[in-house]
Amino acid sequence: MPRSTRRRPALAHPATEEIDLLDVLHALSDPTRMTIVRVLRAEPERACGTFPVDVAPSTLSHHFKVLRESGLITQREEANRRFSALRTVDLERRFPGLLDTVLAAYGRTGGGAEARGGGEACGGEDG
Amino acid sequence: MPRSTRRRPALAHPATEEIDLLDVLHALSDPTRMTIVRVLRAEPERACGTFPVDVAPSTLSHHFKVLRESGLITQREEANRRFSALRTVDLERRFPGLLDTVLAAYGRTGGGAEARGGGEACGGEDG
DNA sequence: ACGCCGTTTCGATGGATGTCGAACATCACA
DNA sequence: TGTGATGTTCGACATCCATCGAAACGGCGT
Repeated sequence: MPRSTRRRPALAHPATEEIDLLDVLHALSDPTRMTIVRVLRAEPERACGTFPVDVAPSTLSHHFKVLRESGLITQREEANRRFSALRTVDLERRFPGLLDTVLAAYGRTGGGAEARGGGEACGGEDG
Repeated sequence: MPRSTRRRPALAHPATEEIDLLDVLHALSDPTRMTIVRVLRAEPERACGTFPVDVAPSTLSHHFKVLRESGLITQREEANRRFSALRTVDLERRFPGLLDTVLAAYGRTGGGAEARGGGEACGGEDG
């Protein structure tokens, strides 16, 4: 156990082999969550409150919980901030090519030539 | 009134360019619908009532409607039967590789049972 | 120590969704 | 024309879900 005496239940994430495809698909079928995943794909990690989404903090927290429990993201605590990161390696091992294909597909739907090819330009309005 | 013409409103399907990724993902996130899609992938087309799912006819009809309106399948009327088929070409053009990747991923999730035409192992996983 | 800030949890709420049974429509067939 | 098979529509219902506001929690800065 780590030295930090956190009261929080240590943010349960599903194991790689327990990630359910239908849960992942469901998590991805929401616009807010899809935006989060897309942003996260272009950055190693990011604090919860800095995403370019337009919902209340409590709603955002709910979405992060759904994403985390579906196995799409991990969340790490640092001070009073919580950083989220895509579980790209786990996802790739569990469902090879899935994340890539879905995100590329959304790139076509959402506007076309953005958030692809390992570039950046994901933040939008973040400072 | 004319009887040779069909009273049915000709089953509206979305155009290829109008297929929404989030709708597709949502449609795919249901076990029953995933089963339907998986079966359909191994056959050119199939009558509605012949799918290895364990739900009431009205429920099945609802799922077909969701699949059709999301752009995943087409439905063709022949006599009093309705045949469904995957829109593989349209899907491939709209979201290259998506269907393939998702279905392959579900093959892993299902516990090793691949989607075949037989459909004996398909039932029982719906809600 | 106190208060601020980021985040989560709780409770509530309106809307979407999966499910069913019953009734209806259409076609094939005798 | 009547019956059976196939599938849809409707109404109802329980559940899930996205959303919000208010309150609580925890660490950091002043």
